[in-house]
This record gives sequence, C-alpha cells and structure tokens, in this order.
Amino acid sequence: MSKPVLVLAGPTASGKSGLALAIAEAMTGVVINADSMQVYRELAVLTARPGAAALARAPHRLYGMLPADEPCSAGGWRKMALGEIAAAHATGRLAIVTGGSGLYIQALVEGIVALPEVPREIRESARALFEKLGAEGFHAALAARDPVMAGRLRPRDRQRLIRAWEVLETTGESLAALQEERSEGPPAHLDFVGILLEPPRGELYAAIERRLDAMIAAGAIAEVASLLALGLDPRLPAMKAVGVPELASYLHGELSLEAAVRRAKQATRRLAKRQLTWFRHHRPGREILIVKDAPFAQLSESFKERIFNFIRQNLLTEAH
RNA sequence: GCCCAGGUAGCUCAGUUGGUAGAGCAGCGGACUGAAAAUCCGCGUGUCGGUGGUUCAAAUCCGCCCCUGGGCA
Repeated sequence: MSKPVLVLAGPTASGKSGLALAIAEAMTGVVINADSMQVYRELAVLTARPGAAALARAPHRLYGMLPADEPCSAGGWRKMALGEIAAAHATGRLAIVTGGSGLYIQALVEGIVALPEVPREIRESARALFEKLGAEGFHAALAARDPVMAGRLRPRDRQRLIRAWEVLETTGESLAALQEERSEGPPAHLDFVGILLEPPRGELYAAIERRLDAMIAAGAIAEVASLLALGLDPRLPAMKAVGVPELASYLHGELSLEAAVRRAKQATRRLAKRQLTWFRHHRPGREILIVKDAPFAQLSESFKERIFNFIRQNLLTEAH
C-alpha cells in the first residue's frame, strides 16, 4: 500500500508557503521544506522562511536546520525528507513537501544515484585544482581520466566539472557509469501527487519586487551583515542565496542601496524564470494540478476549494 | 500662434552621400542525475509616429497631420 505525499512546487514568490500552510491546517498536515536555501539557519528573512506565526499554526520541518557553513545537497536532503515523510505518516498526518528546488524534488520523487559523501579534503582539492588549471585546463584534465563525463559537460560548467572530478576521486569510478548502475529509484512505498503553481509572469515579477522591498523593511540588511560577520567562504551555497551577494556589495560600499536592491530583484526574477523552465519540463509527481492563477497574498475561498477538491480526489482516497 | 530639437526594440540611444535596421540595459527560450536561489548554453524580440509624394528603391529626401521637450510670444 503506497502512502500519499503532496508535492507543492513552483517558482519563488508564487505563494507556495501560504498555500502549504492552509492545506496543512485544513487537512492535518506537516509542511516539509524542499528549498535548498531555506534550510540554512542564518537565512530567514532573505529566503522568506515561514515565521513564528506560521510555525504556530502547523508543524514545519527542515527549515533553518543547518548552519550556513554546512552545505546541504540533493541526496542529503532526500534522506532527511524521507525521514520526515515517514514521521508524518506515523502520526497520521498528510506530508506536504513544498519548495522551489527542482533537483531536490526530482531526487525525492524519481530517485538519485546512491553515492557516498565526498570527503571534505577531496572537495577542497578539487576546487583548488580548478582554480589552478582554469576551466579549460580542468576540463582537459577530467577528459584524460573520465572522457565520458568530460564529453557530456560544457568546458565552462565549473560546478558539474568539479562534481564529476570529486566523484571520480571518491569512488574511483565515473559518475556516468555510477548513474547507470546505482540509481536509488523512486520510493515504492510513496505515491507523489503534485500541485504546480505557474502564475503569469508579470504578476509574479511584481510580487517578487514587493516582497524584496518587504524583506529590506524586515531586516534583510542586518541579516546579511551578521552572516558576513561569520567570515565564511563566499563560495558556500548560503553565501550565494539571492540577495546575499547584492546586499553584501551594499554593505561593502560598492553599491548604493537602491542599486543593490534593484540587482537583487533582478536576480530573483532570473531565478523564478529558471524555476519555471525546470518545472515546465519536470513534473513533480504522478498526478499534477497546474494552477495558473497562483495566489500572492491571501487565499480566496474559491481558490482553496479548487485545491482541496483536487487533494481529496487524488490522494486522500487511498488513505481510507 | 510662431521658432527650434526630437519621435527607431520594453528602456536609453546609433543608423555614413537613399539599398526595408543595430548596440547597451531589460527581457525571452533551453539544459540540468548530490553546494541547484547553483552552474551553463542560446536568442534582437521592430507596421523606424501617421499619411501622401519623389525614386527602380525611403528610417534616411519633400508636403501635410499627430505627439513630446525647449524657446519666443
């Protein structure tokens, strides 16, 4: 008997968190975060993490549980999410996975290669080697040892080239070969049903701009200042969250506040566009409801009605 | 009302002596198998204000009209 899991996906600022909360409240659910940046403790305002009011209304999991200097990953998140889903089911609650990180959701719903974690030393040496050789040089070095992966990747794709190298160093095998042999596959005991928020571009962009202004008013600058005070490696994922580099430039006196905010808004718009592209081609679950008029502030009754009906019809029936 | 200067891509503008147009920014499309809010690839998206005329050919020249600045009244 497979158990239902609701996956609520969509671009940033499309209203996922508010909708997830409404569903959790109405249907006794647990909200499980599927956002690669909301996992970091130091980023609350800038990642629009659910606040105290939301947490009081429904249980939320995997929010702000990692320090900024401890990078999360798709595989690591998957394990934690599976644990939280099992815990929700154990207490008879509906698991509601929500977030905008397409790769994380894919890792959960469709599975991912089973690989050991890359040791810190290998990570660092791979990065150091990349710096030393440059993109082309590094690509050539990879090609000498792993022609399949090198052929598959663009010579300038720093992140994936380093990943291929790390896996090679850690396991002694090509990531390409491992991907074929050792996939975890989708969890057979779970049945993923998705809701995809796909709001009109213009409205989404307007919501993004309003929200960023609200973040500034809510203390985003102080948040970045205290993050910077930790003196972390600027290449850490948390340091690259949208808004962090931009506001850091302001704090360093390189940009005016106005310019920094403008750039942060633009970076958010670009993120939203990438997310829309991802979800347009990767469907997060077996049955999908695509919502093209996603809410941005408060949810109307008719809107909730539509969503709740879909949920009742597609994933609560099996539980009874 | 008259005199200037302008109306070209979403915005700011460039377009040699006539050969139906190009930059920056903004934007759009795509890829994605463990740092993914990351990383990477690709794409000018246009009744050249309107309308007549000259010409084989008009964003470019001429007439009229509309609009926007500035000046004089």
